[in-house]
Amino acid sequence: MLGTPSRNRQTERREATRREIVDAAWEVARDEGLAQVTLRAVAERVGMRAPSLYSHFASKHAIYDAMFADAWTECGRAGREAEAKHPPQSLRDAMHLYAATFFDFCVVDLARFQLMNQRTIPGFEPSPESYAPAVAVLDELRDRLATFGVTRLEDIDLYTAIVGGLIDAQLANDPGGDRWRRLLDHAIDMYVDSLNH
Amino acid sequence: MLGTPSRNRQTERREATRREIVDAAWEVARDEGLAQVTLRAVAERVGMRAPSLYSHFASKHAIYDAMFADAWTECGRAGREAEAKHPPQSLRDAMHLYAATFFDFCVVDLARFQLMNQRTIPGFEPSPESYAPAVAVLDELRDRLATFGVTRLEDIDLYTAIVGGLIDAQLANDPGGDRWRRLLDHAIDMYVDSLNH
DNA sequence: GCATCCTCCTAATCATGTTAGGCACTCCTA
DNA sequence: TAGGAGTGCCTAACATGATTAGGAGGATGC
Repeated sequence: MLGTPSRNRQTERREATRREIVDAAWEVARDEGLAQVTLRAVAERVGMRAPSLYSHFASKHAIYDAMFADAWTECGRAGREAEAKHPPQSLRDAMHLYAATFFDFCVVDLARFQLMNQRTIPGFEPSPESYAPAVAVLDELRDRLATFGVTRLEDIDLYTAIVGGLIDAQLANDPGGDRWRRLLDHAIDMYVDSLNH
Repeated sequence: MLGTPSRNRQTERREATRREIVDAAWEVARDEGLAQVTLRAVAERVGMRAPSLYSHFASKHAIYDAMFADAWTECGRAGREAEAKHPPQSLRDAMHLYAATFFDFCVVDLARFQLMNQRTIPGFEPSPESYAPAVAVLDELRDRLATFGVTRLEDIDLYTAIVGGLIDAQLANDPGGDRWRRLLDHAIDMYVDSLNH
């Protein structure tokens, strides 16, 4: 029967093991790159053999899926932390804050960024459930910008595309540097100016 | 000895076979996606067995390498064709022209775009020789924009980052559609305005 | 005509994701 | 408290992909 203490203990353990596996996958990704995230490598870190992971995940992509959800959940948290620390007082403030926070969040961990951009992993498509945190982040952003009067979908699309473009350029052309990071503030100012006609 | 007719005939045949292989790889990429570009699949299209490809390329990545060079060479050609057809009369013209040309060039073939963005293929790094056409395209762009007075490196960096961001967003969020394509002209106008202070 | 080289082949190896099947331990219940 | 169900891990094996080893056959050059 569901809801009994032992049942809870069991699902708790099960959940803990899943977390352990996903955390191990994150370690491998950060230490050796996303390409090195192999079932054997992950299993070894948790003291298992590769096939045993199938007791917890239906496939390797299911692990990616959990990582994808992790990344966007963390991203949302980073955004909320940033706005708690420096509550934006104007649209310009807000646009700088969210752009810079997202930029730094992405650039600090290439593997995580690659995961968040599902396109970079051939054949991987996040499940609707795992996609939810990503949608939530975007919804939150829309909500915040709406309080400053920006509600048009295209305005937000262009905003995110610009920030994404700078992140991409940074990682592709100057990883570890800050060449495009230095352009970010200028780009945002330009964009906010254009919104004010 | 080098330079004899027979030697030329030999290297010609050799070159032709290399081309055939790379073309076959392009076919597979376009028809079935980059992930399906396997040595067996490529070899089958040229009537060979997979190991035989090693007589012409040192590795699968070497084939990617040739494709990478192809893509950027074509990209440069597309740019020159576009400017021949509609010679830009102003900075604004030019920025619209190159952005739209590049955007359309990328969006029309996802596999090609993934190749041009080497980051999307785990472990693949283009060789300096294959990188040359990519550098040439950027040099050409710099040269053209310079004739309209834009010479600051950061200005061109931001320009390419914005265009790249829109392409990325288009392919990631609305493949086959034109949602971000419609934002492109507006983005470029905004950017040119910002250059004119 | 004979030696050489070049291209392609088959067979085999290695890495990876995945499936099959079995053993042991836990936990519930009679 | 003994047995039975279910769970979680294991080993063995398989499929597919890149790659290497080694050899056969034909074109090329003397």
